[in-house]
Amino acid sequence: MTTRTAPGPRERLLEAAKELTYRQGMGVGVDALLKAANVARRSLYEHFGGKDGLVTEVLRLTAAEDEAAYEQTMRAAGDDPRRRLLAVFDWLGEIIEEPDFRGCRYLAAELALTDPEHPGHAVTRRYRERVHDLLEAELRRLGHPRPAYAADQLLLLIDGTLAVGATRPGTHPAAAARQLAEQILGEPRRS
Amino acid sequence: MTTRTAPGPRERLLEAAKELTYRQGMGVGVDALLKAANVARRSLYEHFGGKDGLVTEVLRLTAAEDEAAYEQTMRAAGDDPRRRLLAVFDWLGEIIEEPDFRGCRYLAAELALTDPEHPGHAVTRRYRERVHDLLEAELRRLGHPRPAYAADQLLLLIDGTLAVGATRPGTHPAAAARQLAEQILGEPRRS
DNA sequence: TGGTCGATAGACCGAACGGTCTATCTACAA
DNA sequence: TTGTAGATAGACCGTTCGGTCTATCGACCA
Repeated sequence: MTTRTAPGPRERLLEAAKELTYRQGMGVGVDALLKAANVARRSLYEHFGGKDGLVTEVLRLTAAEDEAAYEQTMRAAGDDPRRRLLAVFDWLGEIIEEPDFRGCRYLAAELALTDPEHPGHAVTRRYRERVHDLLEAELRRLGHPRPAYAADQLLLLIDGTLAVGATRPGTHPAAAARQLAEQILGEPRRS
Repeated sequence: MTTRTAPGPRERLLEAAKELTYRQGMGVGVDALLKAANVARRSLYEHFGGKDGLVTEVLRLTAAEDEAAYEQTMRAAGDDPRRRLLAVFDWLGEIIEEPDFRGCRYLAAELALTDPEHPGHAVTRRYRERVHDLLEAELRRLGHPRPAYAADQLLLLIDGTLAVGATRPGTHPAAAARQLAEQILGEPRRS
């Protein structure tokens, strides 16, 4: 039986950091993280080597989760690549409406991590390319003439949606983006 | 004759803060700002009341500058609203290519200023609405059936362009956005 | 039973943070 | 010439920062 073991300090730290680095930004103090996770100071340095290691691991973790969320969203939309791609924007619309939505975590991280050598940058860059490739694969299945370029455009719409969702709540950027996405995908193929 | 007086401490501080808050983020230390501006510590608190007052004033200043840059870009593009709107994306393309481009200052500020009561938020919000209204006015002149909604979409493309420009250099988001913008504007009117 | 290892609490470190203060200097006006 | 206002340098304040360290605790295993 897969009994759920009580999460250890490492898991508690990751969970607390995931939450706090998003809500409070990358500037959260170590003390705040430790208190939120109920973890001894030493454990942080044992497991992650320092704050940078922790936030990098958080980025890695959430990137995997979000990547899976893209895949799950498309899987739930069925087989038609057109429907699958448009479903992404419906999903974004839901995310934006969540009360504690604060914009794209990865964009915020890249803007906040001043040091270009911070290992977090590599994680966010890889994440973006993975999403790009997911989109491109669908576009290819759709028979789009320029799948890579169209994926660039869809990614631009996604980033725009998340940015506007954070800065102009009340407008409905996901719906506006979805309409533009339809034009990228071209006329629906009438079988 | 309009002899250019040597800039006083206030101007030097604003200029240094404009530069450093963009390059290093809102987390720059007061000491770094003072050193860069060659200004006494006391002067900062005399003129701006504190760091928050300074960065808010910087946002106000750059918002006015950027607003003027939008207007100038459109003015230089002539009278046709379609050309004027598309010129914005050409201009964004130039901005993104600048070697020290680091993304949208206002989005970065909004993500970095955790405290929702920080006066900077009001400045960035106002700025966005001003740009929106500039776009909407052109769309109205163009005879667009839904100028406010189309302005939402253009603003989304702008934010997406700046985000992608910061996170995926090498791709050419401004050109990709421009093409989508053309579709928002509709078929060019053949006089 | 004793040993080991992971975790705990928390003192402690030097550095940097934002902000206040005194004292001095300089330019300009009365 | 003297007074005044604005700017200067920089000491100083308490707090917080990320990070290190010691000491203790408790669970599991030999």
